[in-house]
Amino acid sequence: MASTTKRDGYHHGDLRQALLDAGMELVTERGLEGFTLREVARRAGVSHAAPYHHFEDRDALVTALALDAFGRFGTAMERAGRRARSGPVERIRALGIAYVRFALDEPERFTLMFRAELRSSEEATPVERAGLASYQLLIDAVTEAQGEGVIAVGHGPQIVSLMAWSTVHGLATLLVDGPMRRQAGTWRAVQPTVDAVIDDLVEGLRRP
Amino acid sequence: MASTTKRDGYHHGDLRQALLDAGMELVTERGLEGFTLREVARRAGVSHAAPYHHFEDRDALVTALALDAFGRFGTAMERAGRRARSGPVERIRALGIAYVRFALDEPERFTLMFRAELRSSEEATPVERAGLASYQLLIDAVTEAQGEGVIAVGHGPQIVSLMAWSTVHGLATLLVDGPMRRQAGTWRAVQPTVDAVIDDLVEGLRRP
DNA sequence: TGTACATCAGTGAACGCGCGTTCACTGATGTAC
DNA sequence: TGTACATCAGTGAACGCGCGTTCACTGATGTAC
Repeated sequence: MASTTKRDGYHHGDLRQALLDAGMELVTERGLEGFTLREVARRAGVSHAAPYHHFEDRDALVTALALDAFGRFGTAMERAGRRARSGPVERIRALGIAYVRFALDEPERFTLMFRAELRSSEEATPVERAGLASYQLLIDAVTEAQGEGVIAVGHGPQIVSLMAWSTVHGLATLLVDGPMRRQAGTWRAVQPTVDAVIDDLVEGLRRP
Repeated sequence: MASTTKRDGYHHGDLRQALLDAGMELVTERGLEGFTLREVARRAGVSHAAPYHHFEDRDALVTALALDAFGRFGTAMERAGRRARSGPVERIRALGIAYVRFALDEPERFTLMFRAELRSSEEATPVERAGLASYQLLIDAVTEAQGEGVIAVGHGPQIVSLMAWSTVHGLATLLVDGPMRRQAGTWRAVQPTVDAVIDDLVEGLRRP
């Protein structure tokens, strides 16, 4: 049965997916502050107690949403990395652009991914591990580029990767969530700016 | 009368400041989600209705906290800019380090500054204007450096400034709020890393 | 220096609200025979 | 093919809770004379 069919009677069909959809919509509109289980249920057209048959509690639903977001993000990054065929430096560029693009295309998912509330302070959660997996793609590209001698090796791959990650993460954050929010809007509107910034980043890394 | 003296009777002395202190403490511990006016009043040792004599409502207190944070941030940035005496490139470096340092020294204030909830989507709020004033320091330094020909001029000062801002903002965000949170901790612990990343940034900008 | 009085800055009871969660229930579905 | 029954996935009432905000109040303070 398709995930978004209307309910056909007493039973819903695929309430779990409907709750995830409604939850994402609610996070988009109101942020995590305005996220309530009852409102999610309302939007899914179901009583407020029904979600408990699919998620243990409110936190479990939020965590499921974050994991879903990381899944999509990881897919986007892998695809970008695979498409770049002209060497590790271009792969770094492609990963950076894909990072910012994902943030602009799916601002609510991007924001959700980095909410500190989703991570315990003690140990790495599944949500956290999902994020670090994508980072490894960048580290690999940097390591390869330094091995080939095409980017500076003044600092090790850890530092250079962190610097590149900082730049794209900062750019994405400023555009989506931060002070540039109003100027930003869609990916199409800011693509030239993003290209230029990442160009500066990549040129700065390149060995003279 | 000092701002933090214990109350001497029926009247508090400086409840407004005490509420700001308690509010900051509460934001630190629980984030903006867990921020309630009643808890702030409780921590200030005052009835839950008392804050209404000093702040119109909950939002007004949160906004006051954000403005206070931006004030301290702006002061730190100006001081860093003034201290750097060996030309615009070193000023860029100093501003970057001060940016990340502020975030690590005052993580709760830093986080608060960039919460989207504090900004209307329509017009620039006072909170927003406070943030952009500090950005101008960076743009000035980049413009001056490009004028002297000591950093690349491939892209205009807007792009180069945005790139530099993105890097320091991203680094600060990742260290304070993001996936590197657990490794980070205090400024002392990460200073070498921050220095190295900003060094890579500045060297990348430098004209070959 | 005293006194009357306005004003300021607190108090505590009360309001309505929506929340997360629990519970006994019931209708729909699937399976064994 | 029909029937009994277990199980699944909903419902709706109810719980206790803390919230933001309002209100009439009152104690403390400052000022005019």
